[in-house]
Amino acid sequence: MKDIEQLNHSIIEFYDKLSSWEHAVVREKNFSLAQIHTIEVLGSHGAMRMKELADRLGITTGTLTVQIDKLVNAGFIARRPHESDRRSILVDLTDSGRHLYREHDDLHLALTQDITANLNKDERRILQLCLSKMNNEF
Amino acid sequence: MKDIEQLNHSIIEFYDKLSSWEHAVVREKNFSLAQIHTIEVLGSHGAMRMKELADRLGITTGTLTVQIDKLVNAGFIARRPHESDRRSILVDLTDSGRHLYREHDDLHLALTQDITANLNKDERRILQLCLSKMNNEF
DNA sequence: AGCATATAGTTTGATAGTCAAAGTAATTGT
DNA sequence: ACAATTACTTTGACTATCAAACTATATGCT
Repeated sequence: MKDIEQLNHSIIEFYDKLSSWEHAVVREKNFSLAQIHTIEVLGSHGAMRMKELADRLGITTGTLTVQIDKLVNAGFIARRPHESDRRSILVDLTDSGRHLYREHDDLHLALTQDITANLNKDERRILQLCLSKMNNEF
Repeated sequence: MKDIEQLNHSIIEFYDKLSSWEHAVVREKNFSLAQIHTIEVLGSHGAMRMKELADRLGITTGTLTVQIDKLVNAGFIARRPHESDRRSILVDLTDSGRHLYREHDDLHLALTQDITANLNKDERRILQLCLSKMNNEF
């Protein structure tokens, strides 16, 4: 098999395994993937408009409105008016939402520590470099 | 920021970007993520029982039954009896399903080529090594 | 052998996620 | 000033999903 094909399938396998892990973690806590993903985006980026959030999540604003309603009811997210554009609404994490974000991010960190435990310093450095380069190419 | 945290967030970003890419590719062809994922698993692994496939996909067999019904109707998958266990059913790709699998896999390959274009030979080698090691640790 | 238990798959009923399209309100551009 | 655009919400239809009940087969125990 060509190197590039092997790399391709390793990437797909890595993606699948991450996906299964996330799925299991999320279901165990009785959240949905969509909900946690929303929390993750807001937690890492900060408050943003509905439209921007919908674009980042890859869903329509119609779908997002419903999702945000639920997360607002659950106390994780708050809506507030946009300062300069009265059509827009900013959504942001509440304290409770931020707590949930940190909790979830810690799980990710623990996973990252586990799966990179067998990499030496150089390998870890190059891996970081490769990921940065690849993330820039999307 | 600690190295491990940076690595963690780069992995999450990579995962998110792959996820968006897959989502866009799949919707463009009017399939669902679930359907293509099923095709991918069968394509890379070969025929398997419903239970095993459901486990790999992270869904219940009830959900899978419905999915497979649709894919059988669409001509991508065929059911056949298990040789030694009459409770079991083997699902496998048809020729049309294999064609779809290769087509999708080629898209993945093209993406992999794109995002690794800026990596030199050594970086690519170490990336492959890291992915293999990480995939083994899940 | 015979029966209880476990396993594989399907069906059903309920719920959540999704989109497209229509509707409301505010902004922008000419 | 007003037409076109943009941001968000609502609505209706559809799909994915699970849990639980159900059928058929296999396995294990006495």
